[in-house]
Amino acid sequence: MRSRLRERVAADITLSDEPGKTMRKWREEIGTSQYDLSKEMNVSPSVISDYESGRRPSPGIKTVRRIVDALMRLDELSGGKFSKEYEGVENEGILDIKEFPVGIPADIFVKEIDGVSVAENVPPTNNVNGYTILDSLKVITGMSSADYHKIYGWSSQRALIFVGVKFGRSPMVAIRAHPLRPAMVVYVRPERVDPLAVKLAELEKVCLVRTELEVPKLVDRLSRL
Amino acid sequence: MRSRLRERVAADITLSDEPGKTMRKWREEIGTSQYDLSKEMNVSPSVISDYESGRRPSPGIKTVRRIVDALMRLDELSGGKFSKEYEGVENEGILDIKEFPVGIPADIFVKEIDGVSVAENVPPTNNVNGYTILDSLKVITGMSSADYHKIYGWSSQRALIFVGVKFGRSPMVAIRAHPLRPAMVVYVRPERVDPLAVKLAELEKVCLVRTELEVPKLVDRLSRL
DNA sequence: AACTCACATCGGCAATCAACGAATACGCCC
DNA sequence: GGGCGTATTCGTTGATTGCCGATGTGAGTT
Repeated sequence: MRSRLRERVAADITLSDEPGKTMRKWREEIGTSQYDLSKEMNVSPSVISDYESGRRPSPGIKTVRRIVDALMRLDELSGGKFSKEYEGVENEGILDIKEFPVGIPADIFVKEIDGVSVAENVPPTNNVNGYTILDSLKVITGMSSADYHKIYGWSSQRALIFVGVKFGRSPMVAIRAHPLRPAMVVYVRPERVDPLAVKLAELEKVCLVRTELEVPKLVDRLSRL
Repeated sequence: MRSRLRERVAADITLSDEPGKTMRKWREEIGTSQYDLSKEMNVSPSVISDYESGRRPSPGIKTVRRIVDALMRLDELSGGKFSKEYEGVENEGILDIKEFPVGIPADIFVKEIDGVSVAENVPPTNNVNGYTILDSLKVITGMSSADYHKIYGWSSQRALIFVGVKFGRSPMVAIRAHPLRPAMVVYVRPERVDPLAVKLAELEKVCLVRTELEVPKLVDRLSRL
């Protein structure tokens, strides 16, 4: 019952500067209307609107729970796009996923993988809590939008490491389309990095890094951390 | 700023059935008094007491944030036992730590590692979100109590896998002493499993499993999941 | 143009919360 | 017993939320 998604959504709303916007983000992500959500919670639709618009800026945690749980139920009803977690797990696109026991300062992370920051505007700051290594092509062709949140494992404060990158546009576009946002994006031996990718990274305030290390070497380095 | 601990504490409080008790748990874990916490938040001590005792059962998320952030600050002040995350990271005791991209049903997890449940009372149910492989001895001798939460990575809903176990008493005692609780404890090739360990597992409602697989084999199996 | 659907806005009342402070209780140590 | 630090209880006061229902708006149909 205590799915990860539930905890993540709850923390996200609770710690958000604008809980309303965050609530809306998740509602839209689940793909339901204010009306349906309100019915699931047995309240009037205006209640949802009041929260989302910010008129009610600090809901009680009881309310947050009701909302989160209603969202989970709605997801379940509509086929459980998000909550049905295990089903053989053929995540073709995910090559490796790991969390660090402790957060690692981003600049140290970059150094460790011989990385070079390519987005001037967004220097490696903050912490990195984990990483996911992805096969760019398979992710884009093979994963449904609802699967995307799986690549974030725990903590979205992580590095998404793409291998098989040509110009680095598609990965950034995909990230832009998704409500969750990684702390860092790493391209492994890209042919080149398109200026548009850099621009998108700066827009999204995501630190963009390239490295010339090969994957096995990379994994080795990372496992040392 | 957005440390993992912060998110975890926030989610824990927000989703708790008894937010007061949860708040108290974390305050005590950080090791501060109601008085000091109240001063840090610029409120009267009775406010804290009111929350913790349950008179105020559903604090607004604004309040939750203030409390969580005050706790983080207090931790920082007292040397950052919890928040100082990176410091070379010599977590001798942690052999491996990983999160699954999706939660895995506990019974499947057990089957996958040729495990045998030894606590009748607590069958493998729920999901397992990740695992941590630990060197029992080093954990017990080498880690300070404040380091313990690191072994939970993200999601406490995980399997703690102990190698080098003799009777399995100390690991269970350590778990009992800590506020976080794993979903499952696995002993790798233990000499034997003491009845007391079983009893403690049942008390804590933690699923207890033993396996005869060797560590490399185990890691291999787990990485397939 | 009339009709939906999704969402926003607003007034308003009851319920709840936020916060204080003073009184009270529970150790524990001289 | 007396003092000290800590936690609890509780009455009280604004302030805010919880919730409703009516009304508005704006995009998309038909």
